[in-house]
Amino acid sequence: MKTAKLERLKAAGWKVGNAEDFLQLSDEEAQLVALKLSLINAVKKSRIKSKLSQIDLAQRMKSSQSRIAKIEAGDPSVSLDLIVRALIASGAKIRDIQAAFTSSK
Amino acid sequence: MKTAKLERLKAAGWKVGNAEDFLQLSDEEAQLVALKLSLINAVKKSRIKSKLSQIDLAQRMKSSQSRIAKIEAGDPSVSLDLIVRALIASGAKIRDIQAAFTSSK
DNA sequence: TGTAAGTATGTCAATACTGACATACACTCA
DNA sequence: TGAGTGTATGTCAGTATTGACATACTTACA
Repeated sequence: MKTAKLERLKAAGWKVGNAEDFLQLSDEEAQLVALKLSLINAVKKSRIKSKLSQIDLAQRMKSSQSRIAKIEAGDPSVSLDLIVRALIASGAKIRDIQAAFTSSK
Repeated sequence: MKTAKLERLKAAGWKVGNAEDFLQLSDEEAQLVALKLSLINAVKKSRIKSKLSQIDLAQRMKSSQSRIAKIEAGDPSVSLDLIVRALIASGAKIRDIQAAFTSSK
C-alpha cells in the first residue's frame, strides 16, 4: 500500500519533503503525510505541556508506552485515528488541532 | 457534553450499543465521534460541490463506491484516515477541514 | 411505465493496525 | 558506579479496516 512507500523512505532516512518529489507521491498522499506529521508534532507538544510521560498518556487512552513512542516517532504503522486520539487524550484543544492543520499546508 | 449532542450522534447511526453504553462513552471518545461526524459531513458537501459521483470519488482515491457510501453513511467500520483521504481527494481545502473541526466542538 | 445513473447495504478474504511484551538506550542523581 | 525514570525499537497474535463484489433501493427523465 501507500504506507509501504513511506516506510521505505523513512528507513532510508529521507526527509519527507524531499522524498515527495523523488518518489513522486501524489498531491493527495503528500497532503495526508504532511497533515499526519503536523498532528504528530502537536501530540508531542501537547503531552509535554501537560507534563505527561508516554506511560501516563498511554494509560489515559488505554494504549501502551511503545505505541505512544511509535506515534511520536512517526511510525507508518500508526493510524490517523490513533494520532488524533492521542491528541485529545493529551488535553489538546480544538484550536491546537486546527493549528496543526494550518501548519500542514 | 450535552445530552442533545449525544442524541444527535446516536441518531446518526453510530454503533454505540444501548443508551447506557452510549452515555458511558468517555469524553474523549465522544469528541472523536463528533469530529468524525463533522468530517463526514464535510466529505459529502465537498463531493457534491465538486460534482463528483461516489464512483468518481472512489476512482480518484482508489477505493470503491460502496466504501464511499459507507463513509458518508457514518459506518463505524470507516477509519479517520479514509475519511480524511476522501476529503482531500474530493478537493476540500485545508480551510474546509479546519471548519469541520470547529463545528465538532 | 422503463431504464439509466446514482446511492445504500451486506459479505468476505486480504491487509493494516493494535496492545502487549521484551529489551535496549538515554538521562539524572546520589 | 548503580538505581530510577523515561523513551525507542522489534516482534507478534488478535482485531479492525480494506476494496471488491453482488444486489437492492432511489431518483430523474423520456
